[in-house]
Amino acid sequence: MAADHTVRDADIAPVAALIADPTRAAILTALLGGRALAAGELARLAGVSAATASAHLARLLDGGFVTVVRQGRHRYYRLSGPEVAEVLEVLARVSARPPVRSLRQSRQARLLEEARTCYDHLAGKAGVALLEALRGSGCLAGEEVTAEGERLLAGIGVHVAGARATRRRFAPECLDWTERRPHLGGALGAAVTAVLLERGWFRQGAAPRALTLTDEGRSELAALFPSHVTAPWSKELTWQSPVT
Amino acid sequence: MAADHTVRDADIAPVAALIADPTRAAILTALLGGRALAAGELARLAGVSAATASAHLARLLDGGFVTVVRQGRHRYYRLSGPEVAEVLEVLARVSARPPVRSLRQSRQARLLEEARTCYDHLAGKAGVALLEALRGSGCLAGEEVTAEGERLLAGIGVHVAGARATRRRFAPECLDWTERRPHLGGALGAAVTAVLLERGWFRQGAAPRALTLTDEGRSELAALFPSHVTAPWSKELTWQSPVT
DNA sequence: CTATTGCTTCGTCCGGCGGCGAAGGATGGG
DNA sequence: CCCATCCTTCGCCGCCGGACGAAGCAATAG
Repeated sequence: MAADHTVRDADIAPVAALIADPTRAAILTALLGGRALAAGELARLAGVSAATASAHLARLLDGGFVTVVRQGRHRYYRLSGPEVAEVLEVLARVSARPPVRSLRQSRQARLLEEARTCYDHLAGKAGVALLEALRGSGCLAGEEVTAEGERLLAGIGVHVAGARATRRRFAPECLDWTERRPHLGGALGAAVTAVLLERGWFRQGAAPRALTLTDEGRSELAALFPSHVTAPWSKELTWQSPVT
Repeated sequence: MAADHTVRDADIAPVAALIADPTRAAILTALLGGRALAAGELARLAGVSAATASAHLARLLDGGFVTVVRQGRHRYYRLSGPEVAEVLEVLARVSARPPVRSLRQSRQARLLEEARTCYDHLAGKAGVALLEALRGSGCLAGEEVTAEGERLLAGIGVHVAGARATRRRFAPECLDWTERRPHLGGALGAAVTAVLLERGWFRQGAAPRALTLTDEGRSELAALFPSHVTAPWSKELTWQSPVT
């Protein structure tokens, strides 16, 4: 998930290396159930000697992937936190990637490409188009809202000052997964998106996180950004959702 | 994010191994910008010879991490899709894990532990408690809603038949990140959560995805599940959000 | 105290992976 | 047609890291 911040140049290689070993991967997936397991049990599950398992557990411990609790002669290991579980789950999802997607899956994927939420702000083609429209119409310069933009956003009910007052970063660009181009994130992105949903310009779609542009939203947005002809709401393209 | 399905026993090790090499990691992060880059450029960026880079790119290609486009003498590589970018971003996030969290971060983390959305259904302590309450009061048996449950859910406005009619899995358990115990996912989980929000029993919280239990929600839920004393809405505990 | 069990540490072996230079296609310019 | 450029394939070397058995600690049982 592309968060508001750009991806830091963290060394992902050593972290990935912790998971890259089949034995450690087996240990980690065994722990993914959430329960704490004894070292011996993990050795058995992974199919290695106690010595080998111990070495692996030491590395996982050092890497912060697991924590250990001593209880009598036993040492119970468990995943150190939900972030670790998340990494494993995301990894498992791409590992299990089916060679060819089912019709339904590709349909949902296309739905998500059109418009979806990224945490709490608009993403997908629509999200990217929105940011471009805001920039193109002079509403947004850098990370700041212009006087022009202040007027336009107030007109549809966005409380810009309120968004600026939060501690959250105001209007960062957020790299879009599917478009690989930025959309509007941060406090402003969330505020704008909230308005888009309140006014019924977008509706919750069929798939989780999917949004669909309503007819009303299409015409209102087209009126709001008349010069932005490449957006999903443009009339020039007699745009139709490509999802059939 | 823990999705509706349980994590398949996919071989995550070989996938992780693709990222585990520093040179490949450098190549991948360079491609994370979304642009397609030529093999030579990637070699330069990663600081290795063309031969070495070529070998790595071949492996990434074989693993489905990147795709290649030939254009004249050049071969442009790019990430094969958003899933790959997601893996890298999640990995980067745990790699950059600060040893000690800032006050604000830990506060937000605790907020998220209480109640949050997982895609479109309730998660966190509240989500786990909800599932336990449903099971404990005989509303849910296995993956099916009992007659009892049908009555209770209809009473608060959940359209159970509607949820059952979708193609989405009906009422799967979804392993909770923070609690490491299941909460209610699937179509039913989404339907119930929608009602909880509509009725104002939960409100959108400060952090993205965070939810807070309202006073009204607390009393209504306590009335709905009188026997479930360990839940966040239980009066017996004079429960207060531990977030100060 | 001694025996047993559970886990870690130590010493050692070996396979595999990453690195490079040189040679071998492929493409485009002149 | 020849050369320059870009990339891949080949062959070789060095070394890291994962495997095990044996020995060393810790803790409980009797």
